[in-house]
Amino acid sequence: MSKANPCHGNCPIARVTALLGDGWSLMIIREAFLGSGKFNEFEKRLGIARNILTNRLRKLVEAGLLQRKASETDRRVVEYRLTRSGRALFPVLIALSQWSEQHLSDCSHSVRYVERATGEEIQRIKVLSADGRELDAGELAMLPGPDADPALKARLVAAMEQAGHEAAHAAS
Amino acid sequence: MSKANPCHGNCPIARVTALLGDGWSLMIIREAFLGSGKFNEFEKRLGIARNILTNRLRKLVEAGLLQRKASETDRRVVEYRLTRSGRALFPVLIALSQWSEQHLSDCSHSVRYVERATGEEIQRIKVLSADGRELDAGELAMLPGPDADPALKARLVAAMEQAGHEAAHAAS
DNA sequence: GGATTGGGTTGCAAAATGCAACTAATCGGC
DNA sequence: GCCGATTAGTTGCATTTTGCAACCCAATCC
Repeated sequence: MSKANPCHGNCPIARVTALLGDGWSLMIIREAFLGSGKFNEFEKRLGIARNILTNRLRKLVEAGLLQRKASETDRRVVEYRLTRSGRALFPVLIALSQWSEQHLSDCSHSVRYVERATGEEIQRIKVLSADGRELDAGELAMLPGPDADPALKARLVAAMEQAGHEAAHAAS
Repeated sequence: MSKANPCHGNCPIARVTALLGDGWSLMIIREAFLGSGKFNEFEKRLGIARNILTNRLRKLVEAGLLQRKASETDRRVVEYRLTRSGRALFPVLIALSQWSEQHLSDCSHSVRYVERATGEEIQRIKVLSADGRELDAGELAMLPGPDADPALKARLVAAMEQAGHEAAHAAS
């Protein structure tokens, strides 16, 4: 990916894409949620090349999503476990998964997410207003926050203006 | 990425990673949400190479996330707009964005998501049980659905068993 | 009709990825 | 304490993907 493209400043999507936007990082996080922790487990369960796995684990550790710790019982093995940051990706993974099931062929009804205690299906992930109504993209505004850099700020202002012109479009 | 690794069958995360797991696809979708539609707009706002952009737009159109249509008013320009599937990625983008803001340095307070009508901040995206309690990863079970292929089924069963052994781990 | 614009394609260099072979430390058996 | 096996890497090399710049062609503007 390029060094200096327009909005790559502190745009949150750009930043998360830089970190997780490759063919493996998200899979590794998913594996970690499924209980993998050792180098070998990731390798075998994902079928990832070992040098790439090394590289990604290091990157994820540096980013603070995984913690690297030598095992107490066997000093050959290294345990990678999700940190608080890593576990906070939980809603992202579920949202992605639900989207896949609904919109990609071959993914429908391959996994059921249920609450362990009750066995009931969880809700579909939604964007909610402060008072709990479900919002869609058209009802949302993205404003530059206090720490937005100039490029991001300009981009968001431009988007706001564009949104004004469109007003009502609904068809797909 | 490899051709045939263990769980790449119909695992939803694997499938969405295959589609959006590169440095640009998600950025393109984000741009589309921000109002971009023309080839040039994507190119300039993202700083993406034109051959790569061509490739990604085609892929996203094939996957049904974007719709490609020649403009009515100027037959040189092509409009790419989000389909229903594409717009359904909205919660995913918001979840990713919120995660970035909370867990990546330089992303904090760069964007504020507010409801257009009221100006109020939206809620944090959560995983909710059927009756509306917030769940975390430990409270969730992933069961193979009716269409899970054998590899995925085996993987999920293994994860369930592993989860049994762990029971209570909370530290990070 | 000539220059410009929009949306590409093509060729080539650079970077990322995949694969297999090799290491270094640790373990378990004896 | 030695020996083979296991774990987590590393290294070298072939293949694939990216990025960049130049080129192309139809539609549009003047």
